Amino acid sequence: MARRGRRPAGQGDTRESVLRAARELFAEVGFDRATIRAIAARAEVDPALVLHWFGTKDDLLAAALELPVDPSRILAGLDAESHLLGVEVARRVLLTFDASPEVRTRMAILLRTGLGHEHAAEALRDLIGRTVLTTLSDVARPDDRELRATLVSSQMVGLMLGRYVLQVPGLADAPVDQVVAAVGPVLQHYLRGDLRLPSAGTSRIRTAR
Amino acid sequence: MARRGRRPAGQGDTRESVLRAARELFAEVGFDRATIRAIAARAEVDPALVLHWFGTKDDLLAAALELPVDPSRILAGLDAESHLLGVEVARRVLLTFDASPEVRTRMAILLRTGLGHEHAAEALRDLIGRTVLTTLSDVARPDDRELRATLVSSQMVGLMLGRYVLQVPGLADAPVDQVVAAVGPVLQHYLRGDLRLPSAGTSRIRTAR
DNA sequence: GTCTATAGACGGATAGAC
DNA sequence: GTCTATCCGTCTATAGAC
Repeated sequence: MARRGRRPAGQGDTRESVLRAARELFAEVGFDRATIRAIAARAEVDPALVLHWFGTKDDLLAAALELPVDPSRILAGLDAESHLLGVEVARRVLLTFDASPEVRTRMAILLRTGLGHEHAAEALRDLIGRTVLTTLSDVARPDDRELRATLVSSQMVGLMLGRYVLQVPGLADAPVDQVVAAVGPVLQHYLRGDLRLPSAGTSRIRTAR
Repeated sequence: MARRGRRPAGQGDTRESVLRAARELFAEVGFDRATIRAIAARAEVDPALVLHWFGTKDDLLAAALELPVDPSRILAGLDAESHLLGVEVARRVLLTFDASPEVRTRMAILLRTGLGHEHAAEALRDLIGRTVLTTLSDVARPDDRELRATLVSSQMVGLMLGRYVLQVPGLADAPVDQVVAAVGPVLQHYLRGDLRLPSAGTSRIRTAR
């Protein structure tokens, strides 16, 4: 039988389409405004089925929050001694996000719901804190390791927010290479540089020998 | 002391307490979850009075969104040529936030509601984009001025988010001097540095001559 | 000015037919 | 597995008594 708008019985991929629709709406409007009815409508299924499969709306959010990529995979095999370490980190992260709408959506969910829903705030705090700390502790300088990792996170999250979620002009439309070139030395500073304030002398980033 | 530009309706005392309660709740739980009933309860007034004075909930948000400080005032009189320009910007902003719970609350409102409510998203985009661009255009290098300003914004917003809203361990509890010392050179780089990627050579921040 | 009462809409969740 | 019907709670907002 030809399928029309509705899904034939016995199809197994209905659950996936609900999950996809939920992720889109959570990313677009946040948790509260993404109603189960709206999610069902976008997935073209009956509203009752959403809860039938996922239990509660909170459970649905938990399922939608799973990261599509493992941060430690993105940042694997870095050379801690390279003076281009920061550039490499910036390059990998930005290329990952620029290349994948799926990754951007998941990040948007994290930011949008993590600031309005305590259930997801923990996941966001984890990403900024523990997760990145873990993945970067191999390459960060041993002193002030926690501060270094959270500074890197703060810069990258701020960048995601402006470039991908809010889409601020000037940041969202800049070529990825330009952003990498600007942010890379900053991450290098946070990861390996001297974080103490110079009492006198210059305090600028050297980008060329 | 309690001077205000004008006085809409209602007794000044009670209206102010409603506005204060609204700001606290918007900052804590975002727009949707900050119900008028809850705001009224915190202000210890009748729920009906909230709408009686502010019209609609959206109007209440608009009133709560007003910035407590003028960004251009914080950043007035900077020396564009100083090699400590970035440090000075970081210092002023961080001291302003660290010193005033009121400022932190207002920023939290902006972040929490700006990501879930399109009405406030514009204000947030403005802050990251136009406002900061305006206040920093006097001291930023003329080339790539828009990118430079938005990079500064992205770093500072990411910092606010981690330090004041999410309160990520390691970033929220670091002494303000340490954060200023770490972030200052980064802002210097964004404002005045060479944003091009070095093909070869070092790319680190010099913090001492 | 202040509060009671309630309208009117919408949300999550459930029971049960098919 | 899928869908209809609906309960029940909560929300914003309004009307009107005191």
